Amino acid sequence: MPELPEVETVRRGLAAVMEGRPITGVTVRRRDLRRPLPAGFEQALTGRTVVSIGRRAKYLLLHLDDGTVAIVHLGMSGRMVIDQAGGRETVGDFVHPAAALAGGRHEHVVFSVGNGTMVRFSDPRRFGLMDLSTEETLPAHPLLAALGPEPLDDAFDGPALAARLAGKKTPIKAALLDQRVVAGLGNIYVCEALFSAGLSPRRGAHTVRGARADHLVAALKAVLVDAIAAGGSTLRDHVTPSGEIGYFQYSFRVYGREGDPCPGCGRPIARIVQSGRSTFFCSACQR
DNA sequence: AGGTCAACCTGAGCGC
DNA sequence: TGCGCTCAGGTTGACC
Repeated sequence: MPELPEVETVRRGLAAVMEGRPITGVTVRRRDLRRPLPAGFEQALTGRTVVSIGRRAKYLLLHLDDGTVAIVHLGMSGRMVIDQAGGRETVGDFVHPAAALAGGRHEHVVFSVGNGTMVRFSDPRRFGLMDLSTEETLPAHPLLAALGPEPLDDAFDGPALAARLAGKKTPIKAALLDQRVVAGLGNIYVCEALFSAGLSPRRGAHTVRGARADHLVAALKAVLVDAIAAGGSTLRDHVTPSGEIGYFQYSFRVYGREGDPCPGCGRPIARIVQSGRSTFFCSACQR
């Protein structure tokens, strides 16, 4: 699930239980994530206090009191599960009760923060990763250095987006998924924002400028803000007995809705594949 | 240089 | 019940 809003939701959840607390232990069950967990990862964190938890794009940043920064990416299937004194809750996503119980198999890294509270990183597909950096070297870290602007920053506006799309022949859908153009967007919110802005995902990126760029930026910000708000509301939510997933999916207007009537015109939502990813859109409403 | 695509890995859902 | 196939919220390295 993790795109920017989900990662932000996870960040807030982790901040609530980790900020100001010492990391009393780190247990690693598997080091072979997308990249191998760096040597000395456990030692670098253990005994340190978490000053704050930040986010850059889809990366979580654990700022420690000695200037160490742990970088965490959730990949496609990564979750952070907070486990406090018996009660277990998931941050940023719903988890089926059975999955939560069986989740141990994929809990690759477990942080203890005292008071019996554990933060478990669970990631079945192991596309997630963790790395170490420092406050001084963080901006130049290879994972972060090339990232584009944060879409929710005030400085990110229509002209800023248009400037980054100038000369790009690639479809706007692919351009928005490129983290160097804008950081933090994923397949769901790109589809939703393009629908909201009335822009075809196939349109050449360079043609998105002027009023179109203004509308697209407004749509992107709106969908991200709404999703973060919805994510926040699911933060403490318990899994329904039926294991029903997400609040989020009820607000999707095109994503995953192939064949459903377009909320705008009633014609069926189409699905196409662009650069290997599904794109959902309305060919009548989106030009 | 820019763009496209398979590969990384596991699980869920669907058709038969 | 089970098998086999397709697809999945991301990133990247190899290849046109």
